Amino acid sequence: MTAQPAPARRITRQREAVRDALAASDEFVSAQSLHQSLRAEGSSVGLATVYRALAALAEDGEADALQSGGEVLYRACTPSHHHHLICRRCGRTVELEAAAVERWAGQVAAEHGFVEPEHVVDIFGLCAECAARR
Amino acid sequence: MTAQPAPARRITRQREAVRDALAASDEFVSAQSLHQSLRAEGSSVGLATVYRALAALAEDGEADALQSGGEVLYRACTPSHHHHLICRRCGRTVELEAAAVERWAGQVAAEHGFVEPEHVVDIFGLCAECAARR
DNA sequence: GCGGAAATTGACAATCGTTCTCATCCGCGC
DNA sequence: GCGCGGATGAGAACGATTGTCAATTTCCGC
Ligand SMILES: [Zn+2]
Ligand SMILES: [Zn+2]
Ligand SMILES: [Zn+2]
Ligand SMILES: [Zn+2]
Repeated sequence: MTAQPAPARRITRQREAVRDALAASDEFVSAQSLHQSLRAEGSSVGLATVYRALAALAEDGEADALQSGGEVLYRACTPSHHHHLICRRCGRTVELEAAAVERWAGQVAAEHGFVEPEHVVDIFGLCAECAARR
Repeated sequence: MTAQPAPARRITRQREAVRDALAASDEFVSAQSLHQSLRAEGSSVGLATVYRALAALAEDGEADALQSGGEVLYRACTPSHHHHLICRRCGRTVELEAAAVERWAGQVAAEHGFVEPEHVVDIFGLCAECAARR
């Protein structure tokens, strides 16, 4: 097995700023918008750094990532595996656990001889509030 | 309601070429690669046109689209609603039907007061053949 | 078969999100 | 405090996708 030389992650003002900004938002946000939020409140962090920090957080399991509308969105999430129910209007997000779906995914993959299965399961809709405001 | 003037779709050599090229492939392909395939076999079609044709096919339900690795992939698919099991190495694809998952998605959305639910459900893995070739 | 309105095409420019480059900076173990 | 190697940031580079617009083609009615 290729024993990764362990990247060795450091603690820096920028990374902390990104982590905090992400934690402060309850919705999925893009690297771009998060970068602007940081700017807005004086915390100066380079755009490239925001991208790197978010990628690192996602890699470390501290954030979930999903692509929607051509861009990648991030959200600080529960460490355990789960899925999302997202309001396509306001971004409100509900974390979902569904053992049945996990089982189904693994089983279907196995039935067709596929190994190392991963899956993408997300539900988009309009939350009650946004639906009422129509 | 803004009564869409109904776009009125026309039949052209280019659109047919794209439709055929897509049908000829059993895997998910990108607009770019499909454009090159067409070029390779003499059928000259502009890149922008390939993008437009694929978008139209997807809109008309004649093709399924999914984003993976920063690009959008298309595949000629069964008209009825279904999901996919995809080999992340060779692209081999299996169409999946899962009434249980459909039910789960709708139910979960309703439980949280979400309306007009849509969902993304895809499973990626390594097909038996690609797994053996490791 | 013709004429003409409307849809379509294609070469190219323009966007857009994201990644790369590289000189400088700085966290951290000693 | 010293030094190594990861981290940062400004801007260039990139690759996918979309917009522009004049020229072309389809299709409908006559
Ligand atoms: Zn909402
Ligand atoms: Zn899952
Ligand atoms: Zn395969
Ligand atoms: Zn479904």
